[in-house]
Amino acid sequence: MDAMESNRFKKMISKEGLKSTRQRSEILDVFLHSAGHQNLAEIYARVTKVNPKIGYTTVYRTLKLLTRLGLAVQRKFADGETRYEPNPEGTHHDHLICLRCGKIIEFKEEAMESLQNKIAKRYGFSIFQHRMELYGYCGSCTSKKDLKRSKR
Amino acid sequence: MDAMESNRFKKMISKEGLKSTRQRSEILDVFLHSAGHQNLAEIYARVTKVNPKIGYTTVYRTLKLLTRLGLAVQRKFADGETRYEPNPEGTHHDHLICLRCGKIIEFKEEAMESLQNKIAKRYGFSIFQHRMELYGYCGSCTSKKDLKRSKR
DNA sequence: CCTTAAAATGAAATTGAATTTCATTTTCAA
DNA sequence: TTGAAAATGAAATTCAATTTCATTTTAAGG
Ligand SMILES: [Mn+2]
Ligand SMILES: [Mn+2]
Ligand SMILES: [Zn+2]
Ligand SMILES: [Zn+2]
Repeated sequence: MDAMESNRFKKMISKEGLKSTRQRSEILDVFLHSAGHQNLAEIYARVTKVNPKIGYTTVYRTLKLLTRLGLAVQRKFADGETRYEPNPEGTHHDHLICLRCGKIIEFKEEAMESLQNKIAKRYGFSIFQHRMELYGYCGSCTSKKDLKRSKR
Repeated sequence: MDAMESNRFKKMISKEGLKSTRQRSEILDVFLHSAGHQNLAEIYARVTKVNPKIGYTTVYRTLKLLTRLGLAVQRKFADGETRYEPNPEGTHHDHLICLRCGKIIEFKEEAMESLQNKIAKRYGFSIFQHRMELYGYCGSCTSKKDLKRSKR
């Protein structure tokens, strides 16, 4: 699942007249092998373990580049942090986010997408993208919350 | 529609041991009479016309207070700007946002809400809030875009 | 294998919105 | 009227995001 993305990257790179560098491939490699939804500091920390010489600025610029090329998606959930996640071609998903433990669950619901299109049509909009995030407590945090209350 | 909110504010204020001040009521008044989705600088500019002595910090703190009390909602759409809008009790709506002219349309779709609950239930989540924003071109921007293309 | 122009890198500086600090003023309950 | 708590406003601080700039690296052409 990595080779495919690396090829995608190489193609985009040459198409745009950019250059292949050791830093870029190291950053891409780390990024693709990490769990999604990480912020720059976290990605930088992981990159640094592979190559301590890489600058924070380069990681910043590379993630921005990956986002522009469609290989990464930038997410800003309600906590205001900027996170990144890999974006395999032709995929899309939305998120369920636990406000207690931070757990993030990804889901894909076709009915949701078609309902969105229906709404957009009603108002004459042509939709290119959307944001759909559900915030609450995950299953285990819901039980814990109940426990706390029952103690009173 | 203002008197109701002003009363709500006064009740909350006394309930929390806070104090009524001229600044707060002026800011609330301006806020409730403006179109929604304004950023702090815009709200501050309007407040300043009513009372040029009010400080930016006080406007900042008051909007934060209104948000905490549930009289305002803070919104951060994809452009990253922080905006505020009045939040009449017991209401809720989602947004359609034009990426060309910035137009914002509000909508309320019961089917969307129940679908969200269905998804949450599937994953064992208890949902308190959500974010649902649709981005694209509004009707008139879609036509303009078509015009541009047809000229080529 | 050279040359060299364009692109990339990394440390440091800058930016700007959000937030905090602190001296002063205002509110309001007693 | 008085005093403690809260609010105000100007200025300072914070901090992630972004830019600057001197230096290094890439890659295409010769
Ligand atoms: Mn995700
Ligand atoms: Mn709205
Ligand atoms: Zn949880
Ligand atoms: Zn438009």
